[in-house]
Amino acid sequence: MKKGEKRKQDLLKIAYNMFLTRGYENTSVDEIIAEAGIAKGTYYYYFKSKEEMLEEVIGMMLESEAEVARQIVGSDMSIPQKIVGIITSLRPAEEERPIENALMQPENVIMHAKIKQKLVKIVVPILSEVVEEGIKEGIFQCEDIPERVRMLLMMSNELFDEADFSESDIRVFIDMTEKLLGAKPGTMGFISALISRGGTE
Amino acid sequence: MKKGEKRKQDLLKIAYNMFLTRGYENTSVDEIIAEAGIAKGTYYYYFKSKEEMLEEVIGMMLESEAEVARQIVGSDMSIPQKIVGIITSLRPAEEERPIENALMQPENVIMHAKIKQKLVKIVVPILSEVVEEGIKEGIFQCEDIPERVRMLLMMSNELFDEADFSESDIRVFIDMTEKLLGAKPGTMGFISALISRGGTE
DNA sequence: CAATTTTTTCGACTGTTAGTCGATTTTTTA
DNA sequence: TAAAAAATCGACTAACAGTCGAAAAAATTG
Repeated sequence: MKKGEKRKQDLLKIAYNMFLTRGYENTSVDEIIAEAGIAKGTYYYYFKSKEEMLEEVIGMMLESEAEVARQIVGSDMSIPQKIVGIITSLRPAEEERPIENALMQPENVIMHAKIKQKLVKIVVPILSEVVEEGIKEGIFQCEDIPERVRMLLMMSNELFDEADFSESDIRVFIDMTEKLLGAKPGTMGFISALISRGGTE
Repeated sequence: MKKGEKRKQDLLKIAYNMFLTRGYENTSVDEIIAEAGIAKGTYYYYFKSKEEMLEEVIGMMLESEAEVARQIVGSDMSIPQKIVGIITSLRPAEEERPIENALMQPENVIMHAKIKQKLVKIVVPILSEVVEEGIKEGIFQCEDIPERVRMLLMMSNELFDEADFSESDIRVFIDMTEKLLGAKPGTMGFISALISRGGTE
């Protein structure tokens, strides 16, 4: 019981690294078990297919991201800061930059699409809560909150997906965020300083 | 010269249908050549890989969509109508509904992602042209046009990807389109009647 | 027309892959 | 200590994308 769970976690970690560095499609089960030093049968004792393993790897990744988002919600930041914080937390941090690069490579379309899909599902409710809070405080003014939050996430995804987003991309994003949520112009202006690292340099 | 091109087109059509009905991943080269009644070698005489074939299939699909978009630009519609026309033309028509359904199935993530990517690249310049026109006419007022158009496309993609988009989705989309382009409220309101077919019923 | 060159077609073959399965070992439970 | 359950093993299968040299068909040329 204990030992089994440990093994599974080890396998997930190994797969996580290999999927990112070489792509899901380009990583074979044989390579994973070679790296782990186990037999084929053992692998399939823990995962019913390679694709199921991918789902679990992604689940593992998103769990930690959701955790960060929830911490931000519970913090004492201002509402706009919370929103920006959550959105930027979805972007891999400095030390995880290889992950970001890996996900943008064409051999990772599948992972990329799956992550995006699940991420939106997880983050929309959390972010909606914050927007709700902002409406109560009078900072925002809008209806159809979840729909708007989803659009917001779509835009930020699109922004971050581009390896080289420009000043004007950020400008448009800030503008749209304010208008999307019905905030006063300038409310979100402070974003630009935070995000620009990593864009076109 | 002639015969070869014909064969290639036939193969592309066969693949197009099979990719859509069964998914790219679930369609084997063996099945394609069986359907076409040719040998392996012949297939690889025309396509250097299965993936290259996918690219060509997608190219074929998008060519016709781009053609429609350009026709709309050259028509005598009003600017807002042109924009709506182009965006809705990206959505498969009634008789092509199977295509849309096929693309939404999980076994088609790769195709879906690739189509989206290329579609945006093709449509952004066309749509930007129309927006530019609208600015000259005083209907819109904004800068960073290509960036805004890209965001607009991201949103409409997201809208149409959902099998069951709701009234509120459309409401938000219209609102955002107007604000994105700096149009007067109501300018795009007429969209809702056009799009709602196919949404939640 | 006949010779030759180019284009097109063929299908057996290879190497890699995900996944299966019954046997065997290790661990837990009673 | 014996029986049951959990974990491991690796040889095997079936499906797959892609290769290759040879042969047929079509086009070119003298």
